Amino acid sequence: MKVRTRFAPSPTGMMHVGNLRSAIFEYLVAKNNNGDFILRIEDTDQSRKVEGAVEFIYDTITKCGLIPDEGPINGGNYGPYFQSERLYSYKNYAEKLVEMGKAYYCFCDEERLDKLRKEAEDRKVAFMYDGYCKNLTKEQIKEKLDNNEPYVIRQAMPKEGTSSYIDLVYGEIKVENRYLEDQILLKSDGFPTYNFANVIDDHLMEITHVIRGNEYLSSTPKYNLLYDAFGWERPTYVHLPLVLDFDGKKLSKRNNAASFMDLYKEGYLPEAIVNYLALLGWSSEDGKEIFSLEELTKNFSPKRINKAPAIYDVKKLNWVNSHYMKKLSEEEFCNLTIPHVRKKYNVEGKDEWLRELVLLFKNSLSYGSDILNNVEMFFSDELNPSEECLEFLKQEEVPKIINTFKDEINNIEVWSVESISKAIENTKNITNTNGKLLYMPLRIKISGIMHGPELANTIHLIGKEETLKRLQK
RNA sequence: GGCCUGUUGGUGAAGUGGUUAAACACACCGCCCUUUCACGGCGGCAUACAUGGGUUCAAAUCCCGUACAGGUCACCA
Repeated sequence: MKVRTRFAPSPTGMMHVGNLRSAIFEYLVAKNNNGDFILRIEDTDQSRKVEGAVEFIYDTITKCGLIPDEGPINGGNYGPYFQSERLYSYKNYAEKLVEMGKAYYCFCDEERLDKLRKEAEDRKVAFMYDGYCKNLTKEQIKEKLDNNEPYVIRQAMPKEGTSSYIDLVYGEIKVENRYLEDQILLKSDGFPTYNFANVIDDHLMEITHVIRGNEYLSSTPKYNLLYDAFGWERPTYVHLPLVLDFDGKKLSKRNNAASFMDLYKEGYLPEAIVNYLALLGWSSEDGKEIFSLEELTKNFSPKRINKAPAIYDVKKLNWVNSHYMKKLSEEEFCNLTIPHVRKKYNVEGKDEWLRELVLLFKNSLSYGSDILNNVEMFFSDELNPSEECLEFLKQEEVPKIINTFKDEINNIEVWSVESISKAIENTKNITNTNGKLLYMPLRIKISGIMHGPELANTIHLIGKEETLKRLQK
């Protein structure tokens, strides 16, 4: 049987890295087995629907290389891929379940349920529907139905025994049936609940591996009971450990730093994000950490997924991303960084200069907008040298070095990196200094920092006039 | 609160009863390279197997308890 996995987000807007990671693992399991990766939109809650969210989701996973074999945008043989367009089938299946005695009509209204909930709260126990309507007679049901009384359909859970299943990551999970609630399958508006639609769709779409966050670990037996009732084969389950933020809290959509699009806009590379995310909860056998999507596909195995939750650490992301940044062509690098500079500074008509500027940092940036953390000295002469810098300038040779260099700069006729290098060389010979003692004072006076880009290039970009001005100060 | 799951250094992790008196990577620090800086190379750091009991000749690895953390208990998905 062909392996098929699906990414089934609800169209509510943002997509944080936790969602993305699920999609990555789903994609990897499918492709590792030469299978298909499907995108399905879970939009049964019409009130939460967000305009444009589907395009947004598609755009995100596509940027990451997770091209769905089937989905709402590109179609497929198992459509429609919007749950809201599959309504006809859910109701039929729910009614079939009622006929089989595995589900029942429930007419309880909000008032009664609230009362039960309150009682449960007072007794400090978990609220569970009491199965009141399960005992309705056929006549009572017919009468209520004929009266058009609103109803839901609930799953009839067994009250005794234990349900268990094998999860590829967590092993055997056992839950006693008495803890399973008679959950609602079909809502009174005729829409299915997520839990129900999920099972029906996964079956109809012939999904073989259900890969999702481990928040479903304990409710999976309910899903299995549904598969069993219909006589369908259960899928293989792969529950993923959660991704937490640095405080150990669950990633939320509020956490902007953890949103894929925000990272993308900051100039992180999709392939680097994918690479990093794959490493969150999974490791390769040989300890390798840099993987293209193809290599990941080849090496991936759900058996090597970790059980413990992983913390999303932007520092490691930065490292992975910088790795990919170094492999960029000059053209790509410029495209990634220059827009950030343009956005912050007025650099109208200085295209060549800009190019030279950003390329100075070709091998030292973590992400695109990281360029802004490095170029301030080229736009402002308000340098704030650190204590360490000022200390360095106190050495007795410093005034002479600076004055000599100032003269050398003054004498330059053709302003180029070469002529500036020559000026440094001359200063070295005249003052009889070299190394740090020669470079640092110049660097500090001109850029205000001790760790920066190549000095001659820096001076070239800053310009003769400005350089002299800074040396004067 | 019930149920489910987890707990190896700051972070990601290797490890599934015995050359692991615990790899590797990020971060951090130092050295080398670079006449400077960065890149790169090398090295170091780190009270790391939550805790208490067992089982065993032998436990991070198996079992039980405890603690802590997360998840879940909707006509949300």
